[in-house]
Amino acid sequence: MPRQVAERADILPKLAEIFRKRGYEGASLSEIGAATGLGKGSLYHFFPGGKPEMAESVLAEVDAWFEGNIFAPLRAIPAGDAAEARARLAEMCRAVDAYFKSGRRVCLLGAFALADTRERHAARVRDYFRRWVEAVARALVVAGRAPADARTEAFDAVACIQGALVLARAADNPPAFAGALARLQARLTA
Amino acid sequence: MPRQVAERADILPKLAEIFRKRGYEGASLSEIGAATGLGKGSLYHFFPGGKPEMAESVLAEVDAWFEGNIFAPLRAIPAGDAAEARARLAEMCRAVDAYFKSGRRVCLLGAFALADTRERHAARVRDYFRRWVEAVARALVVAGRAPADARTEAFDAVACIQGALVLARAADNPPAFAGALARLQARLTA
DNA sequence: CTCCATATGGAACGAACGGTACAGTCTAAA
DNA sequence: TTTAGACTGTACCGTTCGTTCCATATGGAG
Repeated sequence: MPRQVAERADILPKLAEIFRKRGYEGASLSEIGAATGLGKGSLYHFFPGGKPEMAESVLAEVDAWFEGNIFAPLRAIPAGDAAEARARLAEMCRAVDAYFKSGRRVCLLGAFALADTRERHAARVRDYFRRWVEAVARALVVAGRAPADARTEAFDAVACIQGALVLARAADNPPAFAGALARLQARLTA
Repeated sequence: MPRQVAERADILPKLAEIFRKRGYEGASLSEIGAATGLGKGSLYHFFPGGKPEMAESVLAEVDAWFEGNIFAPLRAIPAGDAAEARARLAEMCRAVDAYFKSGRRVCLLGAFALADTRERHAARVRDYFRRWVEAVARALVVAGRAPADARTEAFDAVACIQGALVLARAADNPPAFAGALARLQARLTA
C-alpha cells in the first residue's frame, strides 16, 4: 500500500467540528479545506460523494460513538438489576457531559433535526433519537419504572439534554448544561 | 399615500416560515421570492439591508410576540397570588403548544441558537431565552417555590420545551410534543 | 388629467459556490 | 530502481448566490 498521509478517520472529527460551527449549508468547501488542511483534491479523494457524503460520514461516526458508548451499555443491563440500571444511567449523564464538553459543544444531530438538512438526513436523525430514548426507557424499566412511565420519562430525559444544549449555547453559559445534567441524573436515579 | 399592495407585516410570517423550513443559509433569495410571491425589487424595497435585515426583522417579530403573549403575562402576576401563578403557567403551556402548532413548527430562535447564524444573532437569542426563563422563574416564585429552586426549574422547563421540539421534529411525531407539554404543565402547577 | 412617491418584476452583476480534471508527488512493494 | 497507485494542489467549470439597477405599473394628491 502506498503512503497514507491523511486518514479518513482523522478528518472526520475536524469535519464534525466545522459542521457543528457553521451548519451544513454554512460550511463551504473552502472553509472545510482550511479547517482540515486538505485541498479539494484530497477531500474528494476521501469523499467522492462530495459534501453530502462528508456530512453523512460525520453523522454515521457520531451515531456509532453514541451507539457504542451510550446506547449499548444501557441496553445491556441485566434484567432485574435495578442498582446497575441506576449506575449506568448516572454513567450516561457523565458520558454525555463529557461528550458535549459540558455544553461547549453542540449536538450535531440535534442541529440537523431543526435546520435545513432535515429532509436529507431525516432517517438517520430519527433513528438516532429513537434508539437513545428506547435505551433510556429500557434502563428505567430495569430500574423499576412501569413501562409506560419509563417511555415518557426517557423522552423527557433526552429532550432535557437537547434543550439544555440549546439554552446553554444560547446563553453562552456552559455551566448551565452541567447543572441541568446533574438534576437529570438525580431524577433518573431516584 | 400611493398604493400598498403588500405590507411588511404581511411578509414577515412568510419569511419566518421559510427560515424555519430552510434555515438562514439554506433560504435563498429566489426561494424567499417564491414563498412570499414578491420579486427581488419588492423584497429589497421592504428590507434594504437584504437577507440579514429579513432575518433580524423576523426574529424581532417573533421575540415581540413571545414578549407580549408569553413573558409579560407571567411577569405581571400579582405577588402572593399562587393560584393565579399556576393558572398563568398552565396558560403558557397552552399558548406555547398553539404557537408551535403542537410540534409541527420549529422554534426559530432555538434553531438559530444551534446553527450557523449563532454569531450574527447571538445577542437577540440570548436575550430571548433569558427573559423566558426569568419570567417562568418569577411565576414559580409567586406559586410558592424557593427562588433558587424556581430558577433551575424554570431553566429545565424551557429546556424541556426546546428539547421536545427537537425530538418531535426528529421523530416526525408532533403528538410527542403535546405530551411533553402536558407533563410539563403538570410539573409546573404541582 | 398630471404628477410623483411607492411598489414591482426581472435582467444583469461580480463573487462564491460545489464539483471536476489532471498533472504532479510520494511511498511501498516488486 | 522501477513502478503502480494513493494522495495532493490548483486551475477551471457551470451554476447559483446575494445584490444592484432600472423601466414600468399603480393610485392618491394637486
